[in-house]
Amino acid sequence: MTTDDRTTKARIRDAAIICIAHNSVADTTVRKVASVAEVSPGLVIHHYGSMEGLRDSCDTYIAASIRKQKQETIMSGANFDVMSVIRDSEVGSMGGYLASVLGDDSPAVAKLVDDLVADAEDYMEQGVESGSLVPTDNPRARATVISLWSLGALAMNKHVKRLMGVDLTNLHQNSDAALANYLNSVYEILGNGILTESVADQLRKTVSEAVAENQPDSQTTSSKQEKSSGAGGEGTS
Amino acid sequence: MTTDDRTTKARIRDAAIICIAHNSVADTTVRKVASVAEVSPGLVIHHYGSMEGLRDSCDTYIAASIRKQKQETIMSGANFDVMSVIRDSEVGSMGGYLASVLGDDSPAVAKLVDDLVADAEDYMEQGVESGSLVPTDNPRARATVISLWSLGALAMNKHVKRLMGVDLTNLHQNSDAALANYLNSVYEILGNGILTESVADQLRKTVSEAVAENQPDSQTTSSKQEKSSGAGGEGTS
DNA sequence: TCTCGTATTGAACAGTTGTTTAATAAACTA
DNA sequence: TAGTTTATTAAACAACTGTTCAATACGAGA
Repeated sequence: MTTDDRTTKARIRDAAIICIAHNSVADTTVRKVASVAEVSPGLVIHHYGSMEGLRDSCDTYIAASIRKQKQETIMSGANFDVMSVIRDSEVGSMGGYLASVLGDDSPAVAKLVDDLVADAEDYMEQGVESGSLVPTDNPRARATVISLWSLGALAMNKHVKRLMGVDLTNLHQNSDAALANYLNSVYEILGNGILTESVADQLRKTVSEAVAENQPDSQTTSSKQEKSSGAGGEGTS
Repeated sequence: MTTDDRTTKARIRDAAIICIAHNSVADTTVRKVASVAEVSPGLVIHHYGSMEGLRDSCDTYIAASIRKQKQETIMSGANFDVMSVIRDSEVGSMGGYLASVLGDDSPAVAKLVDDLVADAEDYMEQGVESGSLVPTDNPRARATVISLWSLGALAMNKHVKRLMGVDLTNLHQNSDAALANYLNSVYEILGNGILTESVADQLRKTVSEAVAENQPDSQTTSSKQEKSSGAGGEGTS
């Protein structure tokens, strides 16, 4: 057993990250963290002031770890995906932590997600330039949707695991067959889409018309509380 | 105000659903539910046995409500999406409830998700037959991935709202501009994909090779490799 | 060596959790 | 009508929560 050169304070934070990753934020208590870190509950508070302080430190540490990793690694245009961050992270429970934490809206997590999306937009722009990705009229919106789907799948990891046999928080130790099954579908969708051309055109036309209908003059952008006429209209009946 | 003809027991369940949808599972306590339902904490337990029993009843009720809605509504092939269920639900906080609950893995929620995915596969098959969707070698996997992305976005609703100004739990009350911005990207991705053809082919080839590489001499398992020709592929497993 | 600040602990505290109990009110049953 | 469930409440309960406190051990600097 190698000597643990981490400070006690760092060990407590790591214990908290493991607790949150393996269980959930809700039942990560002072005493459980203390037990994993093999210290007394009081010491946890002594070092981090409060449970909220500990949680903040975890978020900050995870965000810093991702930032550091992105700086050290050369990210190609094909690695626009959040999963590449998780796969190569030196923090073992990075994926599980993110999965547990994406549900609630702590400011630190919000900023982390914002940064990931912003980075994805950059990477995807590189991808367009290098010919990996097709161009788009709205790069930001596309990068945001793709990132949200990616992170959303991570937040749904329990269901992904049950339905497809793939553990997104631990990409290394999946069965090859299951992972191939999953990735093939992802690449198929991201490669060709799923809608036929005519239907896709029609859907987008419907959206544009709904906007033009409810906003005949170009005034303010926030016109809430309108009766939804064609909102969300995927229906072709 | 119309007289409330619901039974007290039903009112308590609805109060719990509202609590979970507006806050979270973790801080939906007996006393908060009792307060919303305007009853005493003890009565909540009297009717549902325990907090877990109440939660089970909520899950069951939501699942039944979705099932009922699907039976009553004619679902077209284009409505493979989960969002159509939420948009038209008579349970107001359906979307918020699902968003709050998708993170943890209660058996009832797992079954609900499984059902939604299975239905999506059916609807998408109809979509292929009607010419709305392009065919696929692996309908089950494609339906699963699409459904998980859809539900995942719902689970990420706080981030969706912050980043794109769209509230997926309340599709009716979004600004038209924001919703159009969101839907246009979704339809663009689902219509054309984002990867160029060469890259998509290469990625899928990489996946196939990785499978073949790690399982070179296993005759029995290598038969699970994806093959575009065979009928149905592994969709029946 | 003594001192002083930090690290660490175990016990205690106040607050909240889900649940139980005894009592009362209401509603059905005969 | 009387009797027996059921509905409902207020209060109490034990188990847990985060946090505080006093006491002790420890390590660096004089």
